[in-house]
Amino acid sequence: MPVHNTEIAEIFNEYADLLEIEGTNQYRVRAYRNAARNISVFSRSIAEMANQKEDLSRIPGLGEDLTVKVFDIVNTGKLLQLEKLKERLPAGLLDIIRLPGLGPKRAGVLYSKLGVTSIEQLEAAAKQHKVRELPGFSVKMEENILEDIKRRGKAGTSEKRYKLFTVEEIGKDLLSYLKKINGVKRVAIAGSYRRRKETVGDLDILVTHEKQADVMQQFTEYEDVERIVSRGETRSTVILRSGIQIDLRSVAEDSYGAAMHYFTGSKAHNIAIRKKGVNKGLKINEYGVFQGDELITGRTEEEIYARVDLPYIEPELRENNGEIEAAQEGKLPKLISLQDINGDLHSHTSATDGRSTLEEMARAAKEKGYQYLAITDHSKHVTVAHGLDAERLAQQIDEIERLNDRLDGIVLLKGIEVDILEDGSLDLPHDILKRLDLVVCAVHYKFNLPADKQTERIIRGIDNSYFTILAHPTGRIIGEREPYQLDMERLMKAARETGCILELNAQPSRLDLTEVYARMAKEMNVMVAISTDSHSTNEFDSMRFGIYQARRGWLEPEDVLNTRSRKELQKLLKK
DNA sequence: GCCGTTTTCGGCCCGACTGTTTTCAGTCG
Repeated sequence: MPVHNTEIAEIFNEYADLLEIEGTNQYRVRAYRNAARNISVFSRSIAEMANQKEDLSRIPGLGEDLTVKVFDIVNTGKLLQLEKLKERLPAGLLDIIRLPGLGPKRAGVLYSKLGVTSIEQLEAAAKQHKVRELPGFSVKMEENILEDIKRRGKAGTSEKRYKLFTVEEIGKDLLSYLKKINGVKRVAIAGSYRRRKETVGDLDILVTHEKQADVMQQFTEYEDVERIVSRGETRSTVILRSGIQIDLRSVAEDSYGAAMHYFTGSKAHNIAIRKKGVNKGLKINEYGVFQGDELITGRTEEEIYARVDLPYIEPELRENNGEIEAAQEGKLPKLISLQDINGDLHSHTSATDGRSTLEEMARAAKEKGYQYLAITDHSKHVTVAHGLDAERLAQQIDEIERLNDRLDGIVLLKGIEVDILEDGSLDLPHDILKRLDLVVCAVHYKFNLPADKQTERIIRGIDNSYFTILAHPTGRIIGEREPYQLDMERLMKAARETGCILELNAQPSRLDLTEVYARMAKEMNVMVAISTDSHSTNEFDSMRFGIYQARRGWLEPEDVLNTRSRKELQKLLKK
C-alpha cells in the first residue's frame, strides 16, 4: 500500500505540533509545517517518486534532512523520530492544542505542572480550579476551557469544514445584511471561499467603511450570531448558529486591494509575496505596500502584484504551488471560465434515476446556451436506478434520434453511463455501444478493492475500444465516502495512451477529480471533461463548481473537451 | 531545518485581539 502525500504531510504536522509543545526552535517547527504544506499540494505521488529514486529535493521545503525523513516514511509508513517523541510526550496533548485559546505553550504548561495528557484530565483539573493558578492562565480562561470542552462534545471532535455550496447561502444573507449598515461601502467574501476551495473552514469577510466602530457593533449583533469570539475595532470573530465561524475585517477604502490580497490568502501565497517584498526593501501588509513608513499603494490587488514585478494572479491559483514562479516567467495559465463551456457530457433522465424527461433536459440545456447535451443514463447493473439493458437503451437511442429531428439549436448526444464490472468488462454488449456517440464509464460497486486490483480493473475498462470518458474517477463523496484506492499515475498513463478522457464531475459533493488530479491530468496530457451528472433540469447550474475546481487545477479551455463546438466534438469522438 | 540575482551563515511575513499586561506573551489568521 503506497503512502499518500497527505499521510506524509500529516506525520510532519504532528511532529511539528509535538516539537512546539516541547519548546523547539520555532523556525525548525516552521520548516516541518512548510514541508507538510508543500507535500500535501504536490501533484505527483511522492512515494512513487521515492521508489523510483527520483530527486525529492526539488519539492519546495525539502532539504537534506527532510528528504531522508520522507524516504523513511515512504519505506516504513512512519517516522521513527516521531514515535520516540510520542514516548516522551503523550499524543493526547495534540487534542488539547486544538481547543481554542490553547496552543503549544499552554499545553506544555498543563502537562509539566499538572500532568494533564488528555481532554478528560484537563476538564477534571479545570473543575477543581487548578488551571486558573497556572502562569499564562486565568479564571476567565478556565471558564472558557470548560465551555469549549462541553461544546466540543456536542459538535464532535474534528474541526468541521463546510462544502462550498452550503456556505454560499449563509454568505449571501450575511453579505446583504452588512451592505445595509450605515457607512459601509464595499463588502466581499475573501479567504478560501474566494479561492474556491471545495470546502471552507470559515468565512472571511472584508468591508470598507466610513465609520468602522459601527460596523463591528452591528456585525456582532447579526441575528444568526450564537457566540462572539472576539471583537475589536478592525477585526471581529463570531460563531453562527450553524456552527460556522465568520471573521470580519474592516479597512479604509485606500487599503481595499491590500486587504483583499491579505484576506484571500492562502497564507503560504501571502508569505511568499511578502518575502518578495522584503527582497525589494518593501513591507507588505493588509494596509498596503510600504517603503519605510510611507504607504506606496494598496487600492487594488493588481497594484500589490505590480510592486513585486508580477502580473495579477487569479485567487484560485494562490496556493504557493508554482503560481508565483509561473507568473515570474509569464507562464500563468489562461484559466477556463463558465463562458467557455459549450455543452454537458453526463446527464440522466427519468428513464433511470433522473427526474426530468429527455425533452425537458434538452430544452433546459438549450436555455443554458449549450450546443449539445449527452444523455448518459445508468446501465443495467445499477438495479436501484433501474439501469438500462440493451433493449431499453436501443429504444432510448431511437427516441433521441426522433427528438433530434424536432429540436432546434441543441443536439442530444446518444450515450450511456455504463458500469465497469469487477473484471474490467463493460456492463453492455459492444453491438449496442457502437450505436452511441460516446460511452461514459464508471465504477459503482466493489469500492474496496486493493489499489492494484482497482487500477487494473479500470485500465482494462479503458482498453475497451468504446470507452470514451471515465466518470467520477476516484468515487469520493466529500465528507462521506473516501476515494477508492487507485494508482492515479498509472491510470493516467493508460488514459493518455488510449486517448481516454477523465471526467471532472461538477456535483458540489463530488468534485471528482480533485484539483491535484486535474492538474496532473493537464501535465500528463490527458484531456478532461467537466460534467454535471445532472439528474434533473435544475442541476445544470452545478457546472460552475466544476469550473472552480478546474481553475484550481490550472486548466485552460483547450484542456477541456466540452469547450469544443459541436462539430469539433463530434470529430474528436469519431476517433 | 531551509535557503540564497547581496548571502553556504544568518536570517526566517506581518498584524489584531485577549488577558491582565504597565510593555507583553500567546494565539490566531
